[in-house]
Amino acid sequence: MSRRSKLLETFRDLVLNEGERAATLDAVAATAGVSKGGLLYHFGSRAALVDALREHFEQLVTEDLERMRDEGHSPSSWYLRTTVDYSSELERTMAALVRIAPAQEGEVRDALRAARDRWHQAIVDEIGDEQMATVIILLGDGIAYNAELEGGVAGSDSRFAGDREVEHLEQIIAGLRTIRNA
Amino acid sequence: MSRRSKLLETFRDLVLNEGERAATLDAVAATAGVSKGGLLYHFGSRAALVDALREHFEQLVTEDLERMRDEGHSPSSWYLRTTVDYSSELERTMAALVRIAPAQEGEVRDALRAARDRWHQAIVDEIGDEQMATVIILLGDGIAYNAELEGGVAGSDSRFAGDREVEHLEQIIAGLRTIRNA
DNA sequence: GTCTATAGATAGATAGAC
DNA sequence: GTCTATCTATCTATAGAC
Repeated sequence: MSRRSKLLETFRDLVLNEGERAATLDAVAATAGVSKGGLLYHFGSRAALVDALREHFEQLVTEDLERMRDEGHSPSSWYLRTTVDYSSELERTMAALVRIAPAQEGEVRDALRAARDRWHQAIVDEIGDEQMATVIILLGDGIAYNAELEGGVAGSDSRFAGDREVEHLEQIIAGLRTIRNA
Repeated sequence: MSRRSKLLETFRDLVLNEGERAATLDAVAATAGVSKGGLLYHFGSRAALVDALREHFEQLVTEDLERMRDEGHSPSSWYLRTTVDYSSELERTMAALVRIAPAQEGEVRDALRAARDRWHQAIVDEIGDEQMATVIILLGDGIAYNAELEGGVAGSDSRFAGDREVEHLEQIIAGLRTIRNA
C-alpha cells in the first residue's frame, strides 16, 4: 500500500475510533509513524484529507455496485449483507464521512446522498417497489448505526447488527414481498 | 429558560449544525451571547458540557417512555412517529450524543445503548416478537440517519424520512405482523 | 453570575535542510 | 519524500476584578 493510502486510512480510523476532534494532523502523522511535514507533503491541508476520503468513497461505491452487478447478486440481499460487514473498507469509509459531514461543505453530504440513491435505485430495479426499497435502505442504515454503537465489531452477533440478525431481516423482507405481490 | 439550559442547548446545536470540532467553548459562549468566563461558571470544563448533555438525554428518554405509557400510545407507532420528528428536544439531544460518542468514555455510549434497549423492550412487550421489534428499532435508526443527512429539516417530506414515509412504514409493519401472527 | 486578562497547550500550516 | 524548526491562531482553563 502506498504511503499516501496508509495516511488516509490512518485518518479514517482515527475519525472512527477517537472521533473527529482527535483526528488532528499531529495524531494522524504520529499514528502512521511519519512526521507532520511528511504527512503535509501528501495532503497539503486537513481539508485535502477530507476531500481524498470522499473521492475514495465514491470510487468504492462504484466498485461495489459493479461487483454486485457482475457477480449477479440480488441488490437487496447484497446491500444488507455488505452493510453488516462493518470491517469492510466501504463501510468504514462511509461511517467516517458520516461523522465529519456536518463540519464540511456540501460535497461530503452530496456524496453520501448520491450513494444512498444509487443503492436505492438498484433495489427498486430489482423488486419494483419504491417503498419496500426504502425500507431495505433504512434497515441498512439502522444496522450501520447500531454497529457503530457497539464499537464497530466485525462479525458481531449483536442483537441489532449481527449476521444472524441479517438472516432474520431477509426472512422478514421475503415475507413482506410475498404479501405485497399477492 | 435558565441560562445554564440555554448554554447547553447552544452546545448541542453547534455539535449538530457545525460538527463536534466547531463546538468549542469560544463558539458556545459567543453564540449564546456570553463570555467564556460566564460559560465556565456554569460548566467548569468541556467534559462537563458533555456530561450534562448525557444526563439531560437520560431524563428526556424517561419522560418520553412515561408519556407514551400514560397517554396509552402504541410503543411501535410512538417510536417511529417521535423518531421522525427531528425538531424535538429528544431527537436533537440524541443525535448530538451520537456525534460525540466516539470521543467520550463509555458513559455516553452506555446511555445510548440503554435508551435503545428500553425502547426495544417496550415494543417487545407490545407485540411479543423480538425480531419484529428489532426491525422497528432499526427502521427508526435509519430514519434518524437520513434526517441528519438532509440537514435535519423538521416535518420534511423527504423520500427517506418524511411523515408520509412513516405512514408507509406503519402500513408495511402492520402487514408484516399480520402474516407473522397467522 | 458575569466579566477581562492571561497562562499554557495544541492546532494547522510554512520554510527550508537533507 | 521526509525531516526539523518555527510561526500564528486557537483551544481549554485559571485568576481575579466587578
